Amino acid sequence: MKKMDELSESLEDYLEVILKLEQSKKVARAKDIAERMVVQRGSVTSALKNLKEKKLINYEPYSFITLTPKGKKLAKEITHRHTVLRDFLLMILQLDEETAELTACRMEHVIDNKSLEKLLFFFEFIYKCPRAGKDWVEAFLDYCSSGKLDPEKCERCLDDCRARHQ
Amino acid sequence: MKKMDELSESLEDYLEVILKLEQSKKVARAKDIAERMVVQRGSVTSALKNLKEKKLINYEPYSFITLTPKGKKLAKEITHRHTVLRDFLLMILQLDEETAELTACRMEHVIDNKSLEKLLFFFEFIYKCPRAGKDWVEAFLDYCSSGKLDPEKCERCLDDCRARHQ
DNA sequence: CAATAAAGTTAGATAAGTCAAACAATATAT
DNA sequence: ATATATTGTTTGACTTATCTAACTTTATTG
Repeated sequence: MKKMDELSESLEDYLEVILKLEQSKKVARAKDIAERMVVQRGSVTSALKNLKEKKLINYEPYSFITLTPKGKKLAKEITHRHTVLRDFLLMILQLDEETAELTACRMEHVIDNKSLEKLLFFFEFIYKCPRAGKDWVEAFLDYCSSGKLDPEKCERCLDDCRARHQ
Repeated sequence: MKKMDELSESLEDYLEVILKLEQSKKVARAKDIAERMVVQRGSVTSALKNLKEKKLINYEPYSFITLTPKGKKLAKEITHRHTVLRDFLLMILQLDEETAELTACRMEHVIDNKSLEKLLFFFEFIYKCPRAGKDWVEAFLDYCSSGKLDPEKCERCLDDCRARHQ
């Protein structure tokens, strides 16, 4: 059975934006949604009708917009996917803020739960495992710029690591 | 200036499939494309016209289909994105084959070059860095099942690691 | 080599999401 | 409280990608 409650990428974006606006201004207004989504106001109206039909938002023409419990749950899930992805891109791969943000924005719609869970575990693991950790992440950045490992540096790095965890 | 040569996800998929068919059968036939894309034959014809217009394939009605140099280059880039993503999901995050494959299929259309490069570097780094390596990747799997690190195991792991690199 | 099957094409319909522009409702500001 | 500006809605058009079904071309085969 195919999941009837699957949202399009576009609707996922709308939900996410509505959650953000709710959090920063209590309610979301169509104009602000349009601005953040970079679409025309008319497109927002269509999307709102659609989301209302799916029972994800409370909405009547000319009214303010709030998320239903179901909508809020979904919006938070999407935001969570976004956050995990952005954090990984930013803090592990050490991409610049803008790239991390934009890439997370696109990936959040296509990553599945299994992969997301593993990615989150991996993120945690890197910061908890004594063989990895902050300095290891820094060493990766080094590798990125030079494209190779310096055996001597590696020796020192290993010793430091061992020493730190005695 | 917006890039005119940006392909839709759908057309990227067609290109990828055509490359695969070319490699396994010299030329691609519309019927095989339809099968692999899981679309009707009529949809393939539209896509082929579109790709021909963009000078990515050699195609005349009722003829076989081959990639132009430009098309082949693009198809290989897409395949490369796919491969890097799948390898990371499979070998680092250690997802099952099917999930890795399907997730890579979706992500390949949204990852940008910067992120891809970093991900590839990261993959390399993990296998080259003495503090990471195969056993470290295995340790991650361990962490995934238990959700935490065992300090004693960590001690041994660290010692083994140091010993191995003397 | 004619009949049939298979593969490819066309045409018309549908769906999602957008835009522009006309229009309607609501706010604001004197 | 009324003119004006702002915000929200409607409408019709457009784009991309798909489907179905009728049709045409090419291949197969007896």
